[in-house]
Parts: sequence; structure tokens; C-alpha cells
Amino acid sequence: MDHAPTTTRRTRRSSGAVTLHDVARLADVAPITASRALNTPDRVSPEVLRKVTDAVRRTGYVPNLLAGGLASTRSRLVAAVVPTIAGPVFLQTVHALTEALAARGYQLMLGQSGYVDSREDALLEAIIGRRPDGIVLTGIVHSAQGRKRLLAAGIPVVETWDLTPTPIDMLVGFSHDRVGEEVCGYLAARGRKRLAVISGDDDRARRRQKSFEQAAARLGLPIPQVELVPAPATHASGRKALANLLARDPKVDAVFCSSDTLAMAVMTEARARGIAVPGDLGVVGFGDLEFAATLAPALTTVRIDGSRLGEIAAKFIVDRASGKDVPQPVVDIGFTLMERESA
Amino acid sequence: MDHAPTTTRRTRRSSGAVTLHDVARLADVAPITASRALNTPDRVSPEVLRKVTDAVRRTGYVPNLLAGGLASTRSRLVAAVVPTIAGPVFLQTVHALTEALAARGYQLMLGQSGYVDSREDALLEAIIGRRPDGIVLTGIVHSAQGRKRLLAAGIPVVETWDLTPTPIDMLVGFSHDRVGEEVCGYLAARGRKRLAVISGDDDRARRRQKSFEQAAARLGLPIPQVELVPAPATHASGRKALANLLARDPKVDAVFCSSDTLAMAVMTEARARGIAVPGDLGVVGFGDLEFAATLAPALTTVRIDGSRLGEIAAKFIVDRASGKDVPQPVVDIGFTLMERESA
DNA sequence: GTGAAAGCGCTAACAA
DNA sequence: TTGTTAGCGCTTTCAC
Repeated sequence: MDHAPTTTRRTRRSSGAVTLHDVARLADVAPITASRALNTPDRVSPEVLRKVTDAVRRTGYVPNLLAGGLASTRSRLVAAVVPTIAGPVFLQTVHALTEALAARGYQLMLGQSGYVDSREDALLEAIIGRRPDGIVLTGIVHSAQGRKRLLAAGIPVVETWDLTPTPIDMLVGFSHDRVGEEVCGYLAARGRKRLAVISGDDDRARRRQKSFEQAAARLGLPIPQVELVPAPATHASGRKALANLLARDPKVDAVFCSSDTLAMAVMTEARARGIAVPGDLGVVGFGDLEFAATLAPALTTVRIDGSRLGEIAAKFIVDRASGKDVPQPVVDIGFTLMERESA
Repeated sequence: MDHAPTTTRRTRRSSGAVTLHDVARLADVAPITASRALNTPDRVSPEVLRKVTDAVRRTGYVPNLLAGGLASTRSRLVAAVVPTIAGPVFLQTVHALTEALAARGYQLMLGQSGYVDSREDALLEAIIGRRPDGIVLTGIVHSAQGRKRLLAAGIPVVETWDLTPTPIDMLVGFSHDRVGEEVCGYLAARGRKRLAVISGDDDRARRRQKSFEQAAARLGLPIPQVELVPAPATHASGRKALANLLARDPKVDAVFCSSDTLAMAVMTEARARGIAVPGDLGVVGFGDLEFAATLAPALTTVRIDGSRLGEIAAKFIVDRASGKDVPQPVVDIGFTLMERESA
């Protein structure tokens, strides 16, 4: 038994799984033909297609996408980066993104940047290392250095939830400036005079706040009170914020909150204090979260179509990866002020 | 310029990125040595380590994890499957999982199974195709066939958010039966008599409901009213559910809700009807979501340590992938009844 | 401690 | 339409 070993050379432990080779052998075709039968079935004879399909079924073959990605430089993987998945804000977007990608044979890899930049480098490295076909930045401001790295790696980037004047690459978002402006105008039109803003301390929320203030100035209203809460905004911090606000100006008659969570907290605090909403205090939220419409009073808020946003982002990346060009890679999906009862 | 091309044979468009080869050449070592310098730095001379580190920095090299995964059959990728990311329930778990994995050099791939089983096959195929080092099932009941496929593919599986008697592989969860029991006992001890359950129509919630009912029977209380809402549970469906409940039995004096979202909706509806909480109606939630503690009245609810759960799941998979064995791969993380004001 | 060779499982390029 | 060949970029195995 020591002589004439059929295979002498070094042997690697293979993963043991069924490979395309096995399928091809069973179907009695070359591996590349089996590959074509699976990836471009219309470029293969019906006979071959049948044999390969059959072999796949009999073996339970599942293509190794690592190998495929390496060979084709198309990983069919998309990275999404959010500050944290634990906040409810980007959920709808991530949900839609995952679905839209899955429908096209892509998978989503999730990255959390946190609210500090310290780990950005490690995160980028982890992402680039997977050679994704695209990356979706949601509610993120990457450092200039980070952007450069992404670009250098040749990875298509979709920025979302914002309309920056200088997009890195592709973009689908809306104008935070216009949100602030429109909400302020709405409140003013309803006769509110002493306005206030309770805002999460993140870049976009701050921009809504600033444009809200500017609009107030243009309308000749007093300078709005501003109360900042640390990101991520919580129900607790929202209650506290209203308390602080009232301590500074008990006569505030409307608050624009940077999220529905905050708005809900403000309504809770107002009720606890016997302040009537919308009678004494108008409240406007942001996000139109699931509960907004059925709160009592129903929350007036700003609706962002996160689903549509996610779908467009997915389409952008898949198109780009397929070699199609994306002629208009900047989309403003707008927003809708949902007029309900709270303001 | 037409003659003597330095490389004549077929040329593939390489990705163009810096490879380990480039780094090795610059550091004047063999590729495998560069690989060792990066992966097992203590098995390499300080001199080599320095040269390689230097070359990496100068070139901006980022290892191709697709290639690494293919060669080593360790993808450093973990798949997490949830019914939907859009519900707030599993957020903390997914958050913790992502973080814990990132800290160990792993990435998370997100899959959504939806609330119907139709797409399960496609999802499993997509997951298995990536050859992940593990898969975390969160709030999911996979079909027997699905389980078999996973097992056949040799992928370590961690089931979470439950304590099944027959785990596929590893498991970290808690007993839904005991939750129902404990909540019922708590309510009874506080003198509540006419109990009710508002429950999302998913497997786990139903189990909490059943054990709640059984406990009520043991305590000699009337059979609790049950109101089912379709998954995913919403604020709107919660309000409706209380309305239905009261139509059937206006004297209900306590409700156990299968999620904090539902509990919040119940409190909203109660307030709209002038029913005092906890005076007329006790309300208990489930999940201890962020807002629960600061609602007014503060919500009595059941707390699950999603962070710990995620961390343990991550550790299980990474240990398994590292060849360590996981001696006790079944962990009951328990739960805590957070006694607050609403009941 | 370092290196040469081989190969992980797939697909791009070329040829018939 | 089908097949041959040569890699994609890395790590395993074996040898020094």
C-alpha cells in the first residue's frame, strides 16, 4: 500500500462542498459551460441547460460567490454604513436597500460608523477589503481622507439622506435646508410666534435648525430658542429638552423636533405639565415614523420616503456594476410635510 | 511600438488594486512572508515585520478578503437573518452583533426573511454562497429543510431569542414560557383579575401568550381575553386591539402586550378613552425599548439584554471558526421584569 | 524564520 | 454554442 499512490503531491483540504467541476462532470460538459448555463442561460443550448440544471438539483450545488467574485471582480456585495442601526431613523432605508439588492442577487454588508470618527479607518479597511460593488453612505459624513480612499479603491459610492453640493460620486437625498424653511413657514402661517427647535446634535439636524432660524428671521419672528440634545436622540433627552426650553422661555408656542422620537417625548413632557398640544404648544417632528400618524394628537411631521431612497440607491449601484452608466446620478427625492393634529 | 510586447499572452483586466505581491516586492521578501507578517506577525523577524509594515503603509495596501477567504476557507463573514430590520425589536441585537464582530475582524451580512417563508430558499442560497463562518438566526423559525441545508453546508448556526428544546447547533436565548408565566404572576400579585393579552401573531409572542393563559388558569383567574394583531405589530394595530378588547370585555383590568410598541399604543388608546393607567388598566410591555422608562406613566415591561445576546453569539461563532470548541453552546440569558408605573 | 509550488473555485479571454 | 487555458489574490503544504 506504500507504492504508486494515485495522487502524491501536496493535498489541500478542500472545503468539501460541491463545486462547479462536480456539476460539470455530472452534466458531461466543461466547467465553463456549466458556468454559462447558470449565469447566462440564454447563451447555451436547451439541451445543455437541462443537463446542468439537473446536475445542480441532484447535487445541491450552491455557487461559491467568493470564488466568483475573485475571478470576475464583481463581488455582488454592497456595503451600507450608518451611524448606528439601533436608532429608528435609517431603518426603512436599510430595509428597502436590503430587499432591493436581494432581488437583484446582491447582498448587503452592514457597517456602523458610530457617532465618532475614531473607528472610521478600520471600518473603511474592512469594507474595501471585501471589494464591494458599491457602498451606500447613510447619514454619514465621511472625512475627506475617507472619501479619497474609497475613490482610490474604485468603489462606487452613493451618499444618501442629503443633498451635498459636491457629491463624491452618486447621491440620492433631499434638502435639509428646505425642510427647515418649510416647517418654519408652516408654523408661522398657523399663527405661531415664539418658535423653538429641539435638535439632535448631528450635522443634518443642525442644518435644518439653521435654515429654520433663517426663515424665522426673514418672517420677522423672534429668534427661535434652540435646545441641543446629544446624538443619538432619546425619549429621555427629549423630555429634558422641553423642560430646559420652558425654563428659558415659558411662552414658547411651537417646537420643531429633529426626530419623531424627540417629538413624542416633547408631547409626553407637555402632557405631564398640563400643556395642551396643539393648543398651547405646536409640535412638529421629523421622519414620520410608524407611530406618528396614530399618536394622540396625531403628529405633524416631515416624511422622507426611505423605501424609495433605498431602491434608487440599489439601482444606481447595480447599474453601475453592470456597466450601464448612470446618467443622472443625483436625485432629490424631496420630502412631504404631513399635516396632522399636533401643530 | 508594435513589436516585442513585454507580455503577449491573454491578459485579464486585473482589478488594478495593490496586491500582496506588490507589497512583497517593495519589502523585498516573498509574498508568503508578507502574508505572514500581516497575519501572524510574531512568526516573523522584526526586520521583516518592519519592512512589510512600511511597504503596506506606502502603498495603501488593503488585503483582498475575497481571495483570502477563498484560499483559507475562512470568509470572516457572518450572516444575520431577521424577519425585518424595520421593526425595532432586534435592533439592539443586530447592533451589538455588528460591533462585536467588527472588533474581531469579522463583518456582518444582513438578510431579511420576511414574515412569510416563500423567499427562504433564495435567502439561504445567497447566504450559503458567501461561505460565511457562521449564521445568526434572530427571531426566525427556519423550516426543517432550511435547517438541514445549513447543516449540510457545514455552517455554524446560532439561534437566538429563544430556547428551543432541540437547537440546530448553538443557541443563546431565553424562555418565552417563563416570561408569560412571570408577567401573569406579577399582575395577579398586584390584584389584577381580568387579564388580557394583546399579541403579535408570531411564534414567540404566541408562546408567551399561551404560558400567560396557563398561569392564569393555575391561579384560578378567568381565562384571559386574547387579541391578536398581524406581524409586524404597529402602533395603529395596538390601538385597534385595545378597542376590540374593550368591546368584548369593558372591565379588563390588565393587558400584557407582546411588544413595547403595542403597549405604548394601548396607553395612547386608553388615554383617548379616559381610562386611567395604571388605575383602571395595568399595562405591561415587552422589550424595554428606549422610550419605555420615560413614558408617562413609565412602562412596566420585560427587558431582554440584546447587547449581551449579540456579543455571546458573536463570540460563539468566532470561537468556532478559530477551531476552539464551544463547550457549552447553549446559553439562557434570562430576562428582567422592569417594574415601573404602568402596572 | 523564510520560501517555492500548488491550488482554493470560479470566470475572462481567446480559439474553434 | 462549446471548450481550452490562464489566471483572480491569497494561503496551505512541504522543504530548507
